Amino acid sequence: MARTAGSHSGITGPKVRQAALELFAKHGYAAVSMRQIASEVGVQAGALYNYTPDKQSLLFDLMQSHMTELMAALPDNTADDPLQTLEHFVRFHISFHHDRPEAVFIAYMELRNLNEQNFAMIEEMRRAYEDRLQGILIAGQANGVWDVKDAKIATFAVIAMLTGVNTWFRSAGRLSLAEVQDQYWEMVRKAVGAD
Amino acid sequence: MARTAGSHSGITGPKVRQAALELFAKHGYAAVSMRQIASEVGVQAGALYNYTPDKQSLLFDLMQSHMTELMAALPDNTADDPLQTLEHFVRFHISFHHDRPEAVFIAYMELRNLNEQNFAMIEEMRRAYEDRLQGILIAGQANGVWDVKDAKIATFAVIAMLTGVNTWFRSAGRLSLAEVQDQYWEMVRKAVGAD
DNA sequence: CTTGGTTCTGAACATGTGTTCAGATAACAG
DNA sequence: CTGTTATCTGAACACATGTTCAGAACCAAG
Repeated sequence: MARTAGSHSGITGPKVRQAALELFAKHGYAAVSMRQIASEVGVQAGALYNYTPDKQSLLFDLMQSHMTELMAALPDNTADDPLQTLEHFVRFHISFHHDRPEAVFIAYMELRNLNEQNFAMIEEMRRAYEDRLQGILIAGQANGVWDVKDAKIATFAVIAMLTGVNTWFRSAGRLSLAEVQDQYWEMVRKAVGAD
Repeated sequence: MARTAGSHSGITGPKVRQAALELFAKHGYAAVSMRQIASEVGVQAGALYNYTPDKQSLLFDLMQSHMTELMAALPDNTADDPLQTLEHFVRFHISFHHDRPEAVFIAYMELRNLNEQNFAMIEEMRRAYEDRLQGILIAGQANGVWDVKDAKIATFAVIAMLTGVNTWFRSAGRLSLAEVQDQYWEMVRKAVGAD
């Protein structure tokens, strides 16, 4: 029968994804060749095509996995207190993105390298994520917990602000991640006008 | 003597920069070839080398021009009222970036395609810009106009928030740029804790 | 018209690109 | 051991890459 236990695909497959993740994040999708990825894995370029139909799919898979994980990890907006729900969102966003800087970087920088179909799918997932925050902001507005003039704008503003943490925060720096979370939460809370 | 009036360089030169700006912004530096730029200009690839020593310099020149313009256009922090100075900064940042989306996009996305030297120079200019905002935040803190726990974090947060406008704002949309400026200013003012 | 400088073409160079595939290699099942 | 299948190599394909450069084309000055 078929060979199963000695198969390398369970090892090489993830290695390919990991190498692509790191190289795409560091140099950009267009600047990375299949041969560079293969070299990082320790294999010839042709072998990569056992794990991806083409380079474009490799990029798309990385992005899709990231967005799927993001949605799965995002807690439901079940807390009855909007203020607490918003706080959870802020802290979640910061820590989730902090844990996977390469995937975040790729998801934001390589959108233009997706073909039309793939772009639409990723964009849809991003919209769904933003909608979750927007829903929180609308709920708190309805309950009079805070005062946001335009939920859509506030959504963009908060997400941009939070995602920006990844561009400068380093664990070895002056502040701990918890301190950063505290300060961003304070700024968001004030920005939406919650006491 | 030399030919002067009939020279094309005064026309072709800017066209090269403009074509590079648009193409780099749309597809990314690594994904754009010198032949594509030349084709956009209406010239053969070899002719580009009358206007740039190489592709890398073309990218660097675009970024450097952008950052120089940014610093030159930024008003001095001369107003004695920190609140008003901050408001000017917020409105300035939004409108300046709105006017040149391609250059902004390139300045943020193509940093990793600069060589070490060029990267250091652009990074230095970016730091100088951020320092201006940080100076405002520190001044207002000293005067008791607002309450920011950490000026550096607040600087990053505000800049990320403001720059984010470019990712979603369209002139043809629901809101005017002035309305967007108003709302962002309100959010920033609240976020720093100014009444 | 001749002269001299500017600007551009068109071809060439060496190397790199994504992708395919026949055949080698390895590892397990019986 | 043999047979079967998964995995990988190494070469090849057709084409794209940044850059160089001899010579053509052009245009103004004298």
